[in-house]
Amino acid sequence: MSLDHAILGFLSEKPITGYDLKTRCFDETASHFWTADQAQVYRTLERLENRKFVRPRLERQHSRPDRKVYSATPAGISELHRWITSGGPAPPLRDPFLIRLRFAEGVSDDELLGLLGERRQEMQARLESLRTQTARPLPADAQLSAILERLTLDAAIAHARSSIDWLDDCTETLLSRREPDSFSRSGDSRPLPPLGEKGGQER
Amino acid sequence: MSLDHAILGFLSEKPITGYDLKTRCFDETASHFWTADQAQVYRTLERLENRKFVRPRLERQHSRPDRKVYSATPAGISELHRWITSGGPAPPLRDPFLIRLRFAEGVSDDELLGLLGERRQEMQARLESLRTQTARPLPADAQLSAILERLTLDAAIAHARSSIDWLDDCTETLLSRREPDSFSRSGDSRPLPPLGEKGGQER
DNA sequence: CGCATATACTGGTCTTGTCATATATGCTCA
DNA sequence: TGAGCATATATGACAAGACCAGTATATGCG
Repeated sequence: MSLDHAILGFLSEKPITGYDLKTRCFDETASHFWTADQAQVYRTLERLENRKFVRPRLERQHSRPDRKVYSATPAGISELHRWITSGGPAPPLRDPFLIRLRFAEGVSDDELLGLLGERRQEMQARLESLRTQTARPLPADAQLSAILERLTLDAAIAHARSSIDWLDDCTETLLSRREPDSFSRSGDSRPLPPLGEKGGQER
Repeated sequence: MSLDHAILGFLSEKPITGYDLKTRCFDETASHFWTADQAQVYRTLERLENRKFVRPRLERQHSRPDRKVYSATPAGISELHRWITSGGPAPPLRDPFLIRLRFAEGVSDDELLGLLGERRQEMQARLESLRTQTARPLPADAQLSAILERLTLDAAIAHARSSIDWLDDCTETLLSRREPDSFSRSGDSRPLPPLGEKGGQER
């Protein structure tokens, strides 16, 4: 149901084609907080059209195939507003990587450290991409729409950073098990510091 | 496909019934990183049984209905290991709340602040529940399985905390727009500090 | 004895997302 | 001139998760 409203959101800002919703919106400007594939976008547009929430206008092109440009209808904008203000629960955490980690007891340390490293590299790449999109600070008198967009980027940045910090904690924990410091070698039951409580570092 | 392997993971540790997989595992010990409903668990068990990855044993009970206790087969354990070491990409960020925020331009400040507050309360409750599960530190000589489980809890904690920090940043940003400090009132274009870069605070 | 609850399992359906495939127009370049 | 790519729209099939409903056995309580 959320894709419906994401599309209504974009169309409430300006008319867009199905092709541009996919390539410009879900592959680019909004990819840090929602994605959709081509089949899904066209099917959702059809459904929204059937419910009179959007209206297409055929646009003839001479150097390109003809295209349908969609706009949100007043009913669509009203439905978007209703949905936005209705709120809803946060989705449960759901990442196959956590299943892998949880049941990794039979996996060698090197393999597990490799998986942590791979995932870290992926999140680092995401963070760097997000960083380039936020390199230019907003002026103090920025429009609300620019501020809201920036806030979604900040959410993705915060998510990537906390992921990286957590992955580093995991790596340190596993390495410290493999090579305990000399104090631990003395055999006492000194508890490990709680993970996840460390302050974030710049990366 | 991930539920298959989560179930194989639990069954590789000890035999479990379908009912306990749902109530003890996906509703309790693993609910911070994966959830599944009852119908889904039973259907997945059937599929795993068909693929010879698990094997049920009927257990007669006299004070309760009879039950099936499932175990992972050697083939199942091998498949679990294969899947764990195969890795895979991080799922894209996907939270309807971010769509709501992005397109909230037509929503009143009070409504938007209310949504931020609701979500913050929900994440705070999650954090507190996770905190009670990690209140007791692991001993330095803890088993690897306990350490790995603790790491998944840390992931959920990190996620909740970074969410709360981000939500607080959003709230501050919106409030500062509503009541700019006197310096901004002078009309200069001083840029806002980048959001998401602030250190996390204890909550 | 009826009701609620726990334990235990199964069937049906819907939604959402993914993967594959198809057709069409037009441009670029070796 | 044809392959590859961009633009543009669309359909079929399937998987995973969610939701709803159903059946059965057993216990506890008013």
